[in-house]
Amino acid sequence: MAERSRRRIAGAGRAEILTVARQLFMARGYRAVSTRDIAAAVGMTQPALYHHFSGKEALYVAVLEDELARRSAEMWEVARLEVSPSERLATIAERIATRSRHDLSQMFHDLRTEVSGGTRARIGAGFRDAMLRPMVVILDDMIARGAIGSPEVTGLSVPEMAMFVLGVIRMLTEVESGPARGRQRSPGEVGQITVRLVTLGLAESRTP
Amino acid sequence: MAERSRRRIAGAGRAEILTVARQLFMARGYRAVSTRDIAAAVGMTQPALYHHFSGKEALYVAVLEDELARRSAEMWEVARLEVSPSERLATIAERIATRSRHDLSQMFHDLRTEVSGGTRARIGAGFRDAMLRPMVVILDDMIARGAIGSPEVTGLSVPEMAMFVLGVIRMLTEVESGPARGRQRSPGEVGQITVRLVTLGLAESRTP
DNA sequence: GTCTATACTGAGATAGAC
DNA sequence: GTCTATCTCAGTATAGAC
Repeated sequence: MAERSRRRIAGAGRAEILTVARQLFMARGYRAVSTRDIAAAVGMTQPALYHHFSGKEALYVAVLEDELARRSAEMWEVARLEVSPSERLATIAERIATRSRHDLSQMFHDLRTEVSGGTRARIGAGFRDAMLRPMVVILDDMIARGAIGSPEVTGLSVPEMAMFVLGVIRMLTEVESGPARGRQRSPGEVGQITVRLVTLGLAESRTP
Repeated sequence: MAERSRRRIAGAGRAEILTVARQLFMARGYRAVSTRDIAAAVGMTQPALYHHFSGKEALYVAVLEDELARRSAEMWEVARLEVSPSERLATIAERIATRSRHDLSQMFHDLRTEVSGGTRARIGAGFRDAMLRPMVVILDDMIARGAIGSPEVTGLSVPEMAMFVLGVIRMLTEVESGPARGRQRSPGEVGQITVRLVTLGLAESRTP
């Protein structure tokens, strides 16, 4: 079970295709990954994929739904921990940072430009359920504790706050490769800095 | 000078091609725009583009450099206004929000995945000069005034803070189309909320 | 369920006439 | 400087044998 370049991945089937396709799509984006690339990585010929999936977009949808299901499970697990909401926020940021770098940016781009309207709506709804809802639960708890302000004082709805949090995490995990030429941070650091930026922004400190 | 569907844009040349290509590339991304699309929009045939540019990527580079030059001019203009740095920050956010929605996300994605390494390095450097440097000037002023903390207390270098600011603006201008289903905000609102999020995060208020 | 062979398409690029 | 015609390639997808 050592060589897997030419030889087939043991018992390759739908699950193995999904695993391989997920890695490729998340790393390089929908357009940049061909069905031949996927087939080669799995160890089968390109037409063989069509026995398992009706086409490239259908495979992509399956990959996204699989990916969202994994993330959803992880996020709800953290959202339900018996610690303060700020600690849960730090933990969730840490977990997201542990995953490979550009996943979410890649996904948003592909949803916007590469897939059909039906797929976009379907996966958009899945994203809300999988990633936004658990984050909203945490943020609601933070609002209740006074750690952050309500929508009235901040000017953002809670789902928008959740997008803000995801944006902060994205920034922290991408700076190493982006034009700011920042240094790579450990997931733990990402968690700490995320909480700081979300609760304080760049302010000197809470009560100067 | 009314019809421009079939007929040529008056005196079309390099400049007209750049204008049209910029709109298409910024709206739909590099891969999703074909050279035929561009030629058709300008009112010439596809091979005619090759008289003005050596290829698609060369045209894209020219578009990006043109776009960065415009943004740079605008950002330096704001960075030098004789008002407080927070007001300059609000104004810059407002200006960026006025431009069309996905420009920056699109650009980052294309730089990461669609162009050669040489182009990536070249445009990355241009981006630092055009967008990060003026923002860094403003943020330095804010640090000097105590409006925000230094890199030591925030854990972010100033260029990273600049990326954070751009991320906040991006979030505010994209929520309307993203999964959070937020409402469209006026550029003025984007400016106000940006300053708030950058200086306070989601905190209730500065001195509770 | 997987293969070989191949159809079909879109896209980037070149040749050469005008 | 722009056109028509065409090349070449990559990529998705299908047909049909095993």
